[in-house]
Amino acid sequence: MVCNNVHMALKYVLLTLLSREKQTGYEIVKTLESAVGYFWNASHQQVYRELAKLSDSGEVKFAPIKQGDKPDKKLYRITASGKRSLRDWVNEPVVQSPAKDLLLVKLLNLNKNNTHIMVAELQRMLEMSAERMQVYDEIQRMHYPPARIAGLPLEELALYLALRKGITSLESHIAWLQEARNAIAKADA
Amino acid sequence: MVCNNVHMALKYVLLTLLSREKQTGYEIVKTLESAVGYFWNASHQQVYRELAKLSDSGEVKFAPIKQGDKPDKKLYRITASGKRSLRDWVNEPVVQSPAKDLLLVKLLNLNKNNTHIMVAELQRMLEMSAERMQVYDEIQRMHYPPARIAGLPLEELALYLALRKGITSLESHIAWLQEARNAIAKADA
DNA sequence: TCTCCATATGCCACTTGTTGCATATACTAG
DNA sequence: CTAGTATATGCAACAAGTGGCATATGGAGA
Repeated sequence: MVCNNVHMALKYVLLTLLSREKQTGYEIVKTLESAVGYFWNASHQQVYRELAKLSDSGEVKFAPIKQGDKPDKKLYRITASGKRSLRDWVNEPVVQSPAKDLLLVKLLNLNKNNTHIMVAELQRMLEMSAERMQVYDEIQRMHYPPARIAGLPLEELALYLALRKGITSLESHIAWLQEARNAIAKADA
Repeated sequence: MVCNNVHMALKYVLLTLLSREKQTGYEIVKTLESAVGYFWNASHQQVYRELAKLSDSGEVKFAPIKQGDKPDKKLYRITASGKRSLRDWVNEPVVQSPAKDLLLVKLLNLNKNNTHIMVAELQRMLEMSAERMQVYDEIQRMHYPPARIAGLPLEELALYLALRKGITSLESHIAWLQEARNAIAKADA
């Protein structure tokens, strides 16, 4: 089985989440949408399919939870074998997957007939980014006031650093959007 | 056929490159590795397969180039139909594909037994990033001295802004790597 | 001479990710 | 009362991306 850093990524995301807490598939989907949403995402189909595979390979197990007439929920937990896989993966060096930026591809199509479209698009993205930044700032303000940072337990420190990554990336993105918008607007004039 | 922003991305990348210049498959692979490598990448198999599909759909055409005994090269060019597809795509709003950051997933596995591994890993990435930054800086210095920027033609302006995106993202990434390394090292002590 | 690398294209098997669809229950807002 | 949303799981078809392999030539260095 192919098993580098890029492939099998979702597998290790799920093992990581389950190593922190037992969860049902649905709860994992929700976690991916909220808590770790700014650095990973996956559809519910991907999650259920991957959980089924991990269950087949014995790296996770589930306990069915009776729901009366409704179909059972499945509460997943990581097994000893799953913990070993995860630890081995963590101890390998990360291979950075190269960035893919559709916006830059689109920008390569810049010409004198579409500068106004491009500027409007950049402006729209600036506004969306500013909104998202407010959300991140709010999370930082509520969950991680400066006084808490120094004494964070390791588990939470990782979550805090992930949030910081989200914030610093977004700041940098916003600065670039402004630079690009201004440069194109100027070239158009 | 499904045709949002995320799907079919490579198709529009290839149409974009061919709209700027006729190229053979091999040349496109090389372009993806060098000129636009910091915001898109694709393996040669992906490129050849996609070119075959685009050729079937009539969005590109190729002229075989005789090579004596060797198999012919194929020089691809975009067709009117391909230009229409590309223009329509450019005029649609971009959907930002959510970031996936394996390093942050790995960081979520931070615990008291692996802090030294994590710190070493972050240090290693800092060094790699610093090297890459030197390359970007060199390109900026050689190709885009400050005096040139204001007068860049639109086609080159797009390439310049793509480079700027690469540089600002990398700066932000380096700053975060330092923050994370220091925070984890401190928590470990 | 032999091996490695660049040129130039392609097949096949597999994994990953997307989309549409399906099933069922229960609450809530209009 | 009805439509929409949330809970909770899953199948099938397809598109995108990875990895191994194959072919064939020509040049450069050990």
